[in-house]
This record gives sequence, structure tokens and C-alpha cells, in this order.
Amino acid sequence: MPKAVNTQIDGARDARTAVDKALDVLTALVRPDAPHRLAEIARETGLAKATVHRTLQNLTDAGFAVSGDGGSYHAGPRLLGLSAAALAGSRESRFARPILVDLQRQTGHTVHYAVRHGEHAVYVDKVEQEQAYRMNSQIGGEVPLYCTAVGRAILSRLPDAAEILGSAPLPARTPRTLVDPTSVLAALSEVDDLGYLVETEQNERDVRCVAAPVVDGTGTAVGAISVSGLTFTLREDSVAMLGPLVRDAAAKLSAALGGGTLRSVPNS
Amino acid sequence: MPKAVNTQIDGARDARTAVDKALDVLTALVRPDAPHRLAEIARETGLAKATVHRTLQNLTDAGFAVSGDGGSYHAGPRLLGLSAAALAGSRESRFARPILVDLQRQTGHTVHYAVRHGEHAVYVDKVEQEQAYRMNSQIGGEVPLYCTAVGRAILSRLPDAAEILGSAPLPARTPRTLVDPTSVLAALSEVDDLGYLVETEQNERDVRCVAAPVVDGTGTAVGAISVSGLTFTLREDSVAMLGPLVRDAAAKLSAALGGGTLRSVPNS
DNA sequence: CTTGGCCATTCCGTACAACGGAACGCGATT
DNA sequence: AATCGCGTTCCGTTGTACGGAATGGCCAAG
Repeated sequence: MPKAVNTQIDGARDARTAVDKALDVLTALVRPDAPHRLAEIARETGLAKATVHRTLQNLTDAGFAVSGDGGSYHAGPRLLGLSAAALAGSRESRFARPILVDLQRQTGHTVHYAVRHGEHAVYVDKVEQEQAYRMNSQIGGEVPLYCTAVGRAILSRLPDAAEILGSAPLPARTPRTLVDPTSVLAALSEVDDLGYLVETEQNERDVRCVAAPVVDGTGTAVGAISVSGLTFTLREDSVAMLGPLVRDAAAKLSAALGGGTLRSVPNS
Repeated sequence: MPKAVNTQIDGARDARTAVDKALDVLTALVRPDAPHRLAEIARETGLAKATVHRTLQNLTDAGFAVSGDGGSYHAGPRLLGLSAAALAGSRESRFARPILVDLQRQTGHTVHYAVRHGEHAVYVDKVEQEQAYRMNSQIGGEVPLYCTAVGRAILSRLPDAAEILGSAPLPARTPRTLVDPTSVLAALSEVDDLGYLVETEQNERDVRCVAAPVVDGTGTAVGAISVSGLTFTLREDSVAMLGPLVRDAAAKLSAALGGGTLRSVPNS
């Protein structure tokens, strides 16, 4: 076998600048199952070991990473500080939290808030149901727009949704995934009628989600709120009850973000 | 002693590599008072405008920053995701939160958790008092070790505290700041006797703090928990009641982190 | 004990990304 | 009109980032 040129795992973007690589390393570093080893990070990011090593040294010197026993690496103090500051300072997550908690209590299901990043949605916050069975979604994780409830909710309020979906068949994530872009596009109209949409086993087997878009002052989606559950827990007949709750939660968050400035913008 | 030629603003480290600069820019980007403008970031970080501009473009391409109206920059979706993941994945903040909330309820004062970063402490979490008057401490902010309650609590459990303090007079932050390293060192013994220490107007006027160290399995400090209040709210005679509460909270967090492995790991 | 695999770490010559002073166009302020 | 501060672009130079290969440590299998 000659040298495999490009066999990265899905999470790795094609890194170009040193900064990009460092950010990828950071991203790998905060994956939930700490600790992380150098070789593992090199594999995940598709970077040469020497490069990862140098980058980790830089990050360690800067306080963004710390090295533990036997070549294990963790998130450093400055990264924790930065993270806390980023979340505390972002209007999104500051206003989102209480709304998510409310929604979780009202529905009893796991609640997510995701923001758009290119052709993906990034989970920024999550309130788990109090009962057993956790969703295996990861905070900070990215999921495609076309096959998830949050993604489709976002698409429904993007002017260029059709272009993003393209015309080529989309990868099937489950046997039930809609792979035809026009079918997906048609499914988005649910939001126009009801204010929310449902997605069943489009991204993951046995999982159903109800989502509604969070929009800025111009009506463009910045993110979406969803409730998720197993198909036999979150049944189809309960959607009519859940949907409006999700819609209202998303509307409340939209108002808290840009909706307030929509009216008059009194500079304080 | 060669005095460093450092005329930058407090937050700016002397950046060397491109990655360091990018991290500094990110740090400036998450400062609480969004939005941020390019020139402002350039000033804060001490970098050339052109450099900041290029770096921000990199960050924007990578999804770590977004540019809004008229050259304003915000934290991007990937940064939010990374931040959420970092905090969700770090044992520190995961275990700390409920303990802090408890302590806040017990004391009624603002509660902080800070971790060590070199000769500074970084605020990683904070639970404000429910009443008015917020502390102006910023999550993610760095404060010196020698003049803050959390800092001194950390120093009290560092083997090289004396070396960190050095022998030169320390900068006075208020008229009451202890500037003599040996005086500071002496103040640390409070922790040995009581398990906590008090600091009054050492870092900021009219502010008193009570703090206790959070230690790892080896007994070395990784951070500290503190309660803070205005001197006429958090009175001297209430310290005897607050101290043990802070001490116990810190002990509980220490146990949750590495303390559990303390018993059966005579690895040496 | 020897071997082999996997690891983190170091080395080094080359290539290319980062640098930042300077210049530009714009809008607001005087 | 003139000045300021802003974000942005340009470009020749500099020095950092690169990654294949080599090193030595560790551990498990032979």
C-alpha cells in the first residue's frame, strides 16, 4: 500500500494555514472523551505527528492546552477561560439557556440549540431529559443541514437553501433519509405552514426531532431549537402538541436576539 | 534583571507565532463588551492592523469569527461549539457548577471558581448573588496570584510559591495591597490553620474575598473557590461563618477531581 | 532476552505563509 | 476643505511552519 493521501475522518477540514491547523487541534482536544494522545489527534486531524507536536507545544505555552501524564493532553486554563467568556458573552447562549430549560420542562424531552456554520449546524447548548437514555449528540458537534431537524429548520429560513442543497443526490444517513434535494426542499415548507417541522429517522435510526428556526432581524436563520426523542417515546401523535411549544420557544429566542432591535433600535 | 520592553496593555502577551497571535485575537474577540472592531483588537493585542485583519479573515473562514455590520466582529459558531464542548468536557467546570451554586445559596454572596495559569488565575465560572450590585469580575479574565484571594489560595498549595512571588516588591493594586513578598507568603499560612484565607482590598477597593484551594491528587493547587462581596456587605465578623463553607466546597470539588484517586495511588 | 510495534520527541533543509509599513478609499467630525 | 480614524489592500522581505526521517522509550508478544 503506498502512502494514503487523504483518508481523514469526517471532522477534519482541509487545513491550510498554521492557524487553521491549531484550531483543528484545539477542536480535537475538547472532544468529550478526554484525555487525548498526540497520535490520536494526528489521526483525527490528518496532520503529521511532528506538526501536531509542535502545535501542541505552542498551545501549551499559550496556556490553551496542558500535558498530563504520559503524553496525554487536556484543555488548558486559558481555553477554559476563553470558553466561559465566549459563552457568557454571546447573546445566543445567554438568552437561550433559560428558554431551553423551560422547553425541556414543558416537553420532557431532550432540547437542543444549534447555530448554522456553513452547510452544517453546530450544537451550542443542550438540556437533557431528566430520565435515562441520553441522546448521543455532542455539544460542539456538527451535523449536516439537509438531514436533521435543526438543519432543515435553518434551511427553511435561508434565501439560498436551494443552492446549498444543490442538485446532486445527498448522502443517505439512514434508509429513510431523503436524498433528493427537491424532496428536502419540499419538506421545508412545513415551517411556513406550522412554524415548525418534524424529522423522523433522517439522520439517525429510531430518532425523531421537532425543530423551529431562530431568526435575526432580517428573518434569516441563525440557528434552530429542537426537541429530540426516540421514535417510540416521541410519538407522531404528540407532535401536534410539541410543535407549537418549540415554535414559541424559537420565536422567543429570536425576539431576544435581533427581534428587539427590529422595531426601533433605541441606542442605549 | 533585564526589564522586559513591554508596553502593551495588560491582557496582551508578547505574541510570537502566528498561532499565538490568533489566540490573542480570539481572546480579545470574546471580551464581554461586544461587538469588537478591528482597530480596537489591534490596540488590545499590540498587533499591526494588517496582521489582525488577516488573522480575523482566517478565523472567519474557519468559522471561529463572524463579521457583522460595518466591520464589527463576533464569536463565530465554531467557537461557540468549541467553547460549549470544552466546558461540557472538562471535569473542572462540570463538577464545579453545582458546588458553586450550593455555596452561593448558602452564603448569598457572589461565588467564583478560578484555575491557575502561570502566575495568574483565570476565572472559569461564577455564580452571582441574586441581589443587585454585580461584581465586575469577568469570566475568562485573568488576575494576579499575589493580590487576590483565589490567587493566594492557589499559592498556598504550590511548592514553588516563594519563587513565583520572587523577592522584588510587588505592584500595589490598592493602597492596602501587600507589596512585600514575604508578607504575602506569611498570609498564606492562614490556609494551613483554617483551610481558607481572607483578602481585604488587596486587589480592588471596597472588596473582600474568602477563598480556599482546590487541589489535585498530589495536593497541588489547580484552582480555588472564593466568595466575594463589598466590605460593608461581607463583613469581617461573618468570615468565621463563610470560611468553613468555602473550605468545604473546595474540598468537595477537590475530591470530585483527583481527590478520589488520592487514597489508593501511592505511585512514586 | 529479543523482537516488533507504537509511541512521543527531535532534527533539518526547504518552501511558503506570515509579516507590517505604507498607501488607499471611505465616512464622520471640525 | 481639511483632518482624523477606520477597514482594507499591496508587496518585498523574513523567518516560521512544514513533514519525512531518525531517535529512544515503553510495552507486549515471541
